[in-house]
Amino acid sequence: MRIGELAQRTGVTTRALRFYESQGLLAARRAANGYREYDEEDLQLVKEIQTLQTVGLTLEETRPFVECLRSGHETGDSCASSIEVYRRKLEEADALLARLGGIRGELAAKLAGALARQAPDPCVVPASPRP
Amino acid sequence: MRIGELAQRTGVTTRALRFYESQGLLAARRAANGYREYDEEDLQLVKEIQTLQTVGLTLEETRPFVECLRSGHETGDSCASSIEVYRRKLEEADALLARLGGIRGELAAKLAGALARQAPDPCVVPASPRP
DNA sequence: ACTTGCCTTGACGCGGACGTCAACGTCTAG
DNA sequence: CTAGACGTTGACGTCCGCGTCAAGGCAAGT
Repeated sequence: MRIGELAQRTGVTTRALRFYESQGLLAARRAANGYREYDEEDLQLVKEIQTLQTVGLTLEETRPFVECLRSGHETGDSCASSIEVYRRKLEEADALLARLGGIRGELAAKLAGALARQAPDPCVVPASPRP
Repeated sequence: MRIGELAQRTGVTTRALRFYESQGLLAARRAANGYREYDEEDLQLVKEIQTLQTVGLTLEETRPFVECLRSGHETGDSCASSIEVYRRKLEEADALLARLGGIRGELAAKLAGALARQAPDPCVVPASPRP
């Protein structure tokens, strides 16, 4: 298939596919007219890249998976280097979650503080003197 | 004080301070020789920007706080627009936390799956036939 | 006079993952 | 024959928050 079809079948833009190629993640053979020609294996490759991206891997980090697939393995994560990336990303995710949790707390505290200053002590309102 | 001192006292680089000015977040008066001159108010302003950045606000999002301080309020979050930013960022943080939590789960699952395929069923190993 | 250290503006660089445009070749249908 | 859809390469733009020069002006000490 050509680049347009691959784009349509994966939901990745043609621009992205060419970019992947420029990064050495995707290799297309060329037709006589210079058009890129892809096969089903490439389709799987792009899909692999896609799913890995959705779980937060950068393009660079998908490289071990791509190479693993290229070297004949059934899944991209059959290789030690891929598994290592999983581990790293898991750690990163945990670190990020921790940081973000802290930030969320600080943010909530700041909001609460600001609201408290805006309408001071709205829960224990002293009775206003009646005339 | 001049830009170098302000930088030293806040930990923000001079380059950053000039950048803030270019973005309209910081306004310095000029000495006769063209040097920027800052006062204590500016110091507070920069500190406000700093703390807001650590809780994830972009420079653009600190603008309401800065303007709030400039308009004479004691704290940057005394104004409705600032509080609105707090709310938005809190929502964003929650959304991000949810997404990231999901991603973490998927990553963990992928890792577990890959390990399982690598050493299939290491917990319930069928007894290998002994000769 | 000279060095040192501060200050000025302006312009370009970075990372990540492409989008967008230019300027053109190719294939297919009517 | 021509229009339109699709393909090609290359270069530059985007967002964000500055970093890093470049090429000087200004002030103070020796």
